[in-house]
Amino acid sequence: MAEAVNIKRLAQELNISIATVSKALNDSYEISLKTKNRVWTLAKELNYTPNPAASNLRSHKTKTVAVIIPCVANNFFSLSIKGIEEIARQYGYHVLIYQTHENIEAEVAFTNSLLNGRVDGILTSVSSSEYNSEYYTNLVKKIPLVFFDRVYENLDAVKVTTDDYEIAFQATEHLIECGCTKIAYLYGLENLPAGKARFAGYLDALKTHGIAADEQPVVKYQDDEELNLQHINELLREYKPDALFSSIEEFIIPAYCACREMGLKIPDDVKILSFSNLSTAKLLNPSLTTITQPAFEIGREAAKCLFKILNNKQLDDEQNIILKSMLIKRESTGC
Amino acid sequence: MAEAVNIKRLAQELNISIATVSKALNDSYEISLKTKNRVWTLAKELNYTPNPAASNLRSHKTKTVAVIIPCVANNFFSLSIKGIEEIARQYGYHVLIYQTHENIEAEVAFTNSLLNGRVDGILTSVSSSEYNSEYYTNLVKKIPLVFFDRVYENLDAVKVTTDDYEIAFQATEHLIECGCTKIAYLYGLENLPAGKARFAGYLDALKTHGIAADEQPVVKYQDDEELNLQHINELLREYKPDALFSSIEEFIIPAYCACREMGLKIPDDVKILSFSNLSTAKLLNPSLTTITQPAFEIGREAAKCLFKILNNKQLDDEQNIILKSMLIKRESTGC
DNA sequence: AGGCTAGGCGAAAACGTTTACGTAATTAAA
DNA sequence: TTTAATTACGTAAACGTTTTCGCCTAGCCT
Repeated sequence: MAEAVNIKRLAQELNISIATVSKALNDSYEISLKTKNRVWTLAKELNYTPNPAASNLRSHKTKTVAVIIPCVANNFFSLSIKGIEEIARQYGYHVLIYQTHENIEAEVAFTNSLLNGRVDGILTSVSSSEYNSEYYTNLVKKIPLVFFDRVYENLDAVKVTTDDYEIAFQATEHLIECGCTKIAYLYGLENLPAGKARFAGYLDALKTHGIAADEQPVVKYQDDEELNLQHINELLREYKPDALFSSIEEFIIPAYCACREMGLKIPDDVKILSFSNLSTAKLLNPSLTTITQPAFEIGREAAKCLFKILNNKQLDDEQNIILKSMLIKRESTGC
Repeated sequence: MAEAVNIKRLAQELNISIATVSKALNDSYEISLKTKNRVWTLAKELNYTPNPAASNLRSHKTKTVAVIIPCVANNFFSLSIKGIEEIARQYGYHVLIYQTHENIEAEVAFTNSLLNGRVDGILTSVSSSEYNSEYYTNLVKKIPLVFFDRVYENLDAVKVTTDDYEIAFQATEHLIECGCTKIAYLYGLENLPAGKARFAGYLDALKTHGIAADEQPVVKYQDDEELNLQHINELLREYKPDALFSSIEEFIIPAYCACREMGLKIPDDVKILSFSNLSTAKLLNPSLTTITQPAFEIGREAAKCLFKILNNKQLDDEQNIILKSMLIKRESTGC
């Protein structure tokens, strides 16, 4: 605060021009090693760091990326961020976080606020409330963008996702093998490819095993804890399913609570299986069979892609990176 | 990207000077309402947003704050961030996130990288690995800083914390009332005021109830899952405590697992109580008695304080804001 | 008429970098 | 020896704002 240490100051003290200082700091080939060393040592001595605003204004590089997600207080996303941050640190980038809370207007507002050069690129996992691909069709032309997990399809952008269809298929088969025939589906992300793929995997598994898919009850996720609990209660009462397949983590608590309220034993009366990154899944009562996405890896991969793009490196052939989820069998499906 | 829309462009189209445009955009009293309206409508029409780098460079305001925390993949911190972000949005600020992973060097490196005008202020919850107050003593003179939860004391900075001592005291009393006399302590954050306060509350509660405090076993947290599990196993085997008081969430899984491995029934053989923001605490097997900090509120309060400082508003008398935690009794302490 | 005030606006400097271009000295090529 | 190329550095413009200062006009008061 007291003594502003900038490039000019360095130049004066070393009796060279500010251009030389700038080039030396950026390790330009134009500058001799001798001069570079003088600059570097003085810079270190004076604790100089370049002013990011000035540098950004001139060079149009911010060394900053934005992460736009529904909510950070969610195991999947907080793990993703952890992965993103790890890579960002390696590349020397800064990370801005924006939470949309599944609100598409907030999502658009945030994104638009980034188009004036505030960031070099964006990592996003889109809101589930709507599927408005027009906006993103235009957006991807304006700024480097990588989607992760919750993506828009058919766009000229990199996407990092998981094998939602396959793992949902596999998980449904697991329930069927455990003897379930009335498998209710707790439906989340229904507007998004991920949600649809999970549901499709579930349906196809049922069909493959000769179970009438269209007769299975479905509860759609609402942004209201009470409502979800109520719907699951009704589901259990009216359809008496022998299994609940939950496509998102948010259904776990209401599902367990509903079973408890109705006096249903898990897994004897009803089996439960859910997509989830809960670290305490194995401690639940009973422990929960989960489909666990590699959230941390997804974040890492997405970030790596973005930084490759920002550094003009060629992306290896494919624009779609698909990682594998894990089906972890525990007591709640008990078999 | 194609047509750069900046203040100059607006000025040209309206046939006024760029100074007038800038002042109009900032709603300066110097400009007539008529001109302001012309500027505002054109700005909206052309989708103009000011270049943050230029604006920052000139005005020394970034409309950005940094949050420095150990790890985002932690229920307490992710909830805090949610709170911070909510307030930041209200004030129109952007939020940078940095994860230290309890590494004091990373913490210092990140913080230093923010002192060149990248952010207007910092919200931090410090690493537990060390207590190096010299650094922060200097830091608070250089940039507006608010500590939350994990703080440095005796500094000229705002701190948002919780009633760690009182709630730990109260929780320990709860265990004693349940008949426990051999209460082992799982010690986390031992270098920080929060960790010390929790331990002190525990010790004082023991003393108050005539239990020899210095005979109670203590397991200190290690950054290694296996090691913690092993230590708790040893603890259970050698000291046969009738209760575990965990001062941090990270002990929950190893504690439950250790009990399971040793064939100990919770709460019959050993009761468990932990500081935690786990949303699934009530679903654990058995459900877990927790001390739950108001993480979301802490984030909100800390952010509010910082923005008040940044806007030169007077902080209400006190530099220390202390929020109340909740003791939520469940089956794991069964009484 | 002359002087004053205030309102509304513009000119230009400044913020701290990066970079295109110029130049002098040295070295290599012819 | 002359010419071309290379090395090492400097000059100055530019990035897009904000802000100080000054100017002009209109209206008001003596």
